[in-house]
Amino acid sequence: MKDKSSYYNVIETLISLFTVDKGVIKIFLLRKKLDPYKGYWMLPGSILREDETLEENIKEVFETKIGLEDIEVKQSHLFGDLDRIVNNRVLAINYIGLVDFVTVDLKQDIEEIEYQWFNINQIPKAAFDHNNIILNAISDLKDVLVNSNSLKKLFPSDFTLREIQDVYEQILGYELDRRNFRKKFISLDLIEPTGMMNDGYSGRPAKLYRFKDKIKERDLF
Amino acid sequence: MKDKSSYYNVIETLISLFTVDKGVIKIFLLRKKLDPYKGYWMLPGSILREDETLEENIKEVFETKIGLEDIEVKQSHLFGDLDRIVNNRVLAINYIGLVDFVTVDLKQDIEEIEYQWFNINQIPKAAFDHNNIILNAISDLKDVLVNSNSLKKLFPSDFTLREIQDVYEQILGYELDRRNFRKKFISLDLIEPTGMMNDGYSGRPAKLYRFKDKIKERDLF
DNA sequence: ACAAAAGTGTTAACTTTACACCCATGT
DNA sequence: ACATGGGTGTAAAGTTAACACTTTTGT
Repeated sequence: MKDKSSYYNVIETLISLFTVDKGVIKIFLLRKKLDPYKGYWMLPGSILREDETLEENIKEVFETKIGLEDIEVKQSHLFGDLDRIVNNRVLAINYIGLVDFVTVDLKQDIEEIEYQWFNINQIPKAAFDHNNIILNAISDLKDVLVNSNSLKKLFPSDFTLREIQDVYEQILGYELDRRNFRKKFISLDLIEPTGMMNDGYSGRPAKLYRFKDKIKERDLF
Repeated sequence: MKDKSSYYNVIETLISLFTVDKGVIKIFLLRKKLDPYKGYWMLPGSILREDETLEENIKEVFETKIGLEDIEVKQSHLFGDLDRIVNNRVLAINYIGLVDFVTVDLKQDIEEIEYQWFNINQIPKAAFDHNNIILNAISDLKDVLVNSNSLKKLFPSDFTLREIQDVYEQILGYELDRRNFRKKFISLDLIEPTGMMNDGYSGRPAKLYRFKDKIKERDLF
């Protein structure tokens, strides 16, 4: 047992925010403006003050660094390596959030911040241990997305069945038979046609669907 | 934004260690010897020093406060309420561990500590917010125990099929048909008979089984 | 008319459920 | 011989998997 060590630690929150844009799962990253790692990409987050709860901190990060409000998050993993931030012991608690791309388009307008949505298969070199944390979040994402209510957050309305199938193929890592997928998904009684069509793309236009108001929570796959 | 607040926080680790004794899932708790909450039960744990990793801290807790070694743990939830410890902001990171009851019987001999294994349906009044944390751990336990490798940690050898069924009935919250359960479990090809029988109980003695050496990771239920 | 993607139905294989009687042991 | 809990098989229902052609639209 060492004697002079302190029991005070610095904790930062990090947010792994995902969306789906035309069937592709993407994560929100910020461009780091200062050294160290200037120019690298990173997860949004902030240092936890001793007088605020985790939830309060997360809310503030969403408002000031992401430009969104009222996004529900799920706690993921606590990272505590001694050397994850050079010369400082900073623990990081990562949260996973989901937001639909329409909401993103409408609300997100933090002018002074350089951000980008990255395809989860094309994550750039990130600051600190954020590449590792991102991979961990993507892995946890799979457990989140099999749930019908999570899916509804990503696709509240006006999606095609193909887009949902694309998401499942990404998180499962293999292809699904279109006929079987549709039969199964429609039989869950979670969605209804909006009556609109997805025009403007090549090929036959697809029906657009929305999630029903009250859906029963359920795991697919 | 408040100004005078500090960015230094105290973090404690907590361990929710589970075992199964004759088909009953139990959790390991310590009796608190000092005020506040003197005499109440609590989860083992310790304050994290700034110069140790989470894993190092957990290892030490196992050795000094539980009397076991080399138990693999899985990180569960970080609790960050401001008032969870009176007058102090202490965050708690909870870990879930599994240990088979035979190992417990052999190794656990920390004389000076008053501990007890509690049936998870009969948790006593616990110190601080530990009742809440215990309930959270029990809920996370379900996700752990559906996995074949976790089950193997609880039952390395000399268990009856009925004991496994009991565990599943507890985590699922409903009864299973004995015939169907056996057929399914045996068909997984995870276990083999030891050749011994579970004598000394009323009724016909049950066959004893052990998990095979190399089993494929798989989720049941 | 061709390219592109949407939409659709049937059958076989597999998995899950429901269900009742006999067996081995101790008292 | 009775009480206790272990061990077993079969059929029906439900789910999943495999598989190919037609439709709608834009060019």
